[in-house]
Amino acid sequence: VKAVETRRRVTASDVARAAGVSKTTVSYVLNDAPDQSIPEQTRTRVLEAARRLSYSPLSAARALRRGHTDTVLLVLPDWPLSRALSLIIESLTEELERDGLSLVTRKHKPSRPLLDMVREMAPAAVISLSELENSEVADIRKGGTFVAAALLTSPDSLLDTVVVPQALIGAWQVQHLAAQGHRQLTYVALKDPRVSSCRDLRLDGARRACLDLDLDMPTVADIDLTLESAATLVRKWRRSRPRPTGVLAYNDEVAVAVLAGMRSLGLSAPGDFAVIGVDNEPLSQFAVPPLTTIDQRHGVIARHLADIVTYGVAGKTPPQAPRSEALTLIVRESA
Amino acid sequence: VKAVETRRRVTASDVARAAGVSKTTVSYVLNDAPDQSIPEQTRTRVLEAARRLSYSPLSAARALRRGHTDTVLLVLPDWPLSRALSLIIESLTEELERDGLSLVTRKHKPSRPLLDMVREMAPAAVISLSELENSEVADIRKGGTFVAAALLTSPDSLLDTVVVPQALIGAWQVQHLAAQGHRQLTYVALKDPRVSSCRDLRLDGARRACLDLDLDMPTVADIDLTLESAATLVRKWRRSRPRPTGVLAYNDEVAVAVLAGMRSLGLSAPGDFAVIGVDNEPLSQFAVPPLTTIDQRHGVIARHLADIVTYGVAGKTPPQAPRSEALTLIVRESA
DNA sequence: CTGAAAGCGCTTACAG
DNA sequence: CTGAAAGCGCTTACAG
Repeated sequence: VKAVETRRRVTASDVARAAGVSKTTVSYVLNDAPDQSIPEQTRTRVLEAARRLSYSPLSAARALRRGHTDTVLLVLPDWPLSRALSLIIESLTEELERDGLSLVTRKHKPSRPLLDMVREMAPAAVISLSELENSEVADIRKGGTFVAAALLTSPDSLLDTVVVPQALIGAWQVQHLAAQGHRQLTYVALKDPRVSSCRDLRLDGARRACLDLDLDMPTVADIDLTLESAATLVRKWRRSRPRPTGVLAYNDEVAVAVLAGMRSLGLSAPGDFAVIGVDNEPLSQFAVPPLTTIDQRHGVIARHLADIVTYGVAGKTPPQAPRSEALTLIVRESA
Repeated sequence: VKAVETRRRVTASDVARAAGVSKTTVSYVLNDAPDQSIPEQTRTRVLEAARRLSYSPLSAARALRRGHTDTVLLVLPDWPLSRALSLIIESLTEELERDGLSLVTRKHKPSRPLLDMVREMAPAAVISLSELENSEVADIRKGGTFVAAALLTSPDSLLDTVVVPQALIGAWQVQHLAAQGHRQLTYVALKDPRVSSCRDLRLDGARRACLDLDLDMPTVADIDLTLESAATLVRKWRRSRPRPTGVLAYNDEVAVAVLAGMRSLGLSAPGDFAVIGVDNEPLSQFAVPPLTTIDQRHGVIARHLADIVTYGVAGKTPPQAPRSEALTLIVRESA
């Protein structure tokens, strides 16, 4: 067995020695220190030496000195991530990397207080998709860490940065169905209690849109993701008076389950009931009939979330949320 | 505007003072230092003081001292993540957290050498889903960092830890179709060149299974994720001699596109062509007909990946990969 | 069993 | 314009 020989790290001192300057100067050059005028020649010498030695500053050391890391902690609710959220996280990771920040995700569990995690990790910022107690937010801020909330925030929260206007999703769904002439709508969500807060925001937006458009309030029902559950609900709609003609689905999964339930009863969209989903799952285009849905543009959302963080960390006010730009209506055949 | 007052951190010194011992003892107690016998009373005093002060050790300081962080760097190929991979990452994050490790993901881009990232971050381990040069692996190991590869590794790699046997997926697909009496098979993948290495591994497994079962080699075709592209291929199958009766789809998206293509030509599964997918996407159960597919059990896979890391970091040999346990055949109607 | 001290690799006031 | 020095908060060999 050959022992693995580990080489000593290249440090700023090595670069300094190679460039014939002090560590101080190396740091100034490498960090583009403002208020510091370095002659071009010195700067070049340092950069050249750093390149030659393949120097990478150790982030742990920098963090210890600065008091915080270059990490952004994303706190997630403790349930399986929707596809849409996975995509947002994926994009956000890339956007933050572009800003020199690393994303770390954690599910919010009662067993591990958020504040402890923050103290241990010393992140540059915290973004929470989970409800946070105002006192929790205050404690984190007291430690000097920037905190933002996203996607699902309650109105009385200390935080004012909602990124994806969930209510807008519900409103868009209603507007599209209304434009197709539907005046009796029904909302279908999942029985899963873990998505209820998100459901409530979307439903709220739908209700307000109905009010604006002078439609009756939508009826509401929750289903499981099974053919039987969906078929049972569809059967109920057929008997109800007034009979709904437009179906607002919580997401594409629900929408496709409803389409399957309709099919099992010999019904089809949009003739019997028009159905609109949310998420634009890849498979939705192949649903029978192809699903009309609302796409959450994860690139736009992630970029905005990254902006909130970078501005927030710098103590500046983040740019206004791009509201409708975050959504796209995808019209196919189901509505 | 009220200025935000930031409180000084609670450090090990504070705990030491409160407990009436030295920092050394605090560290010994909190880290359960082996070879160190601390009387129960001292231990209790320290633990109590730490709890009372809500002390959380700063990971940056610990990392600087130890020479590496508690971070695991997961290197991803630079293309959109499949749903299956997102789920694996989600589970892996939780499994590693249980072991006191933090997962950070990075897409492998030529612009940023992996070695630089490793030097800067000083992770406890690197897991790569991207092809790594042997020299790159050697350089990283020279720095004392444990490296493992997963999912897609080439046979001549320095790394020997393949976690999800992609070839097995292809083999299972063939075995299921063969058991249904299909003897002429065809493989359908995506035109997208970014998935070709994964495709090749699965296809390879399918071919070997055909050999074992004494079937003809499957024909191979790539499609785009559009109805037209799928329909064109289905039309071609109808004319070809020998005519395939079983379709091995690269994943559920391809499978559902094929089903849609068939439907557009008045054909249906499994009567005209039996179709089997991979991934068990949530919407696959509502495909027409419901899709038979292979589920990659992300929990099992993630746990094994986490084991590889924890054993590897400790310098021990990781347990054998749970091969077939990582897969489940989901039989529905399409095959 | 316990503690004083060194040192991990940075950044940044401060002095020149 | 540049550098010597302090110090961020830990862990751990070493001495008692």
